[in-house]
Amino acid sequence: MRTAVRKSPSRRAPAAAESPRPGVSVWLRLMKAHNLLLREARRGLPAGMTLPQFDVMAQLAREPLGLTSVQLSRRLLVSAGNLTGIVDRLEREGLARRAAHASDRRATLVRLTPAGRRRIGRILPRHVRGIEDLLAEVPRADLQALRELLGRLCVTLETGPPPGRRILKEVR
Amino acid sequence: MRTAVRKSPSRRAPAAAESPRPGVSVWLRLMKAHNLLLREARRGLPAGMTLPQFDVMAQLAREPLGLTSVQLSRRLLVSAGNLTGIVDRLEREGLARRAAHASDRRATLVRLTPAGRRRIGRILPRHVRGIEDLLAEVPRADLQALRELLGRLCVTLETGPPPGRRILKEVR
DNA sequence: TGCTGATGCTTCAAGTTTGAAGCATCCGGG
DNA sequence: CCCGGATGCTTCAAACTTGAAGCATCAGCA
Repeated sequence: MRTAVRKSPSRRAPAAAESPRPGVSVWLRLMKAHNLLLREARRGLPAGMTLPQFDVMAQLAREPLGLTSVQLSRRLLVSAGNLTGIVDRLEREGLARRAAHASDRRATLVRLTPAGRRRIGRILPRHVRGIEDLLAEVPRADLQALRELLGRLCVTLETGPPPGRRILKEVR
Repeated sequence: MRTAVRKSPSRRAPAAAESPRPGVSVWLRLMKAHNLLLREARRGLPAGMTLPQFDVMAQLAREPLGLTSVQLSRRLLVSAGNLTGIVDRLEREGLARRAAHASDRRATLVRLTPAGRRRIGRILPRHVRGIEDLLAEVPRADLQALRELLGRLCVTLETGPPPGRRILKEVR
């Protein structure tokens, strides 16, 4: 932090100091906020349940028909190999079960067991309340703005990078 | 995700639809943005260097005197036990070294070796450029706003929870 | 001086995470 | 029908991560 460095009185001085590298700054703060939130979010979970396990169960809870590993992997943005282990543990605990996919013998449908459904039903509301409480001190306007900006950021990150790079040609 | 929904230009009305649970929504989007950024950030690193190792080296690069594990742990928001392993690996690669602390025999100062300094000197600018490129498509105003909002969010998260209680009581 | 709690670090078990490799299956031509 | 690429999943090695336990040291205090 540094004492105000007044830039030239350009058109519209933002409320806060201009950052020479806004990208890096946003990146660092995003990391930090993420870590702080993560730490608190973990706290609210009952012993023996990890955040990744909770995430998988929360997704499964809204899909009674079950989800394939690939679908889970896309929703949670983790690798497929990762899900194998997480689902293994959920299965070992009797909270989820793998079932054959009706029309694709490669695929596996992961579903919650009744016990899993009961468990997530108890945990989820408490968890949601915990998150809301955590952010209760943040002004509502800030939350709305953050929501909007982060939403746009995600869209940009999902569709933006590939132009010159990796996947797809220029959709431009 | 949805394309822009233009609301009437009433000043008070937020640009986007009100969310019944803005906290959870912010939380989910923050996670998503974080994961997307993380994925890309990893890409830019040379083979054999992981993001945590990079983070530690980047911190050490600006502290020629070295940092203790606890200092590193506070800056990077990871556990102390975690750092043991990361520094072990850096040391094994000849990029960092542990030295006795002058006045506290419990503590250890971690410093970059000359090789480490050379390496981070080459990687860091490229990495910074990569992040900026990644976010180049995001409007500058969005970045400034995000920077500011995330900064305030971090402050709230850091100072908010502890005072009254570990995990929020009903602050209402 | 000696006690006591705090602090710095390491160790450990369990879980998460990735990326690559491998296998089975699917699907769209030829 | 058969083949070659794409897809779904698992396995594996290596690394990260936490939280708890343990040890050495420090700092305040009686």
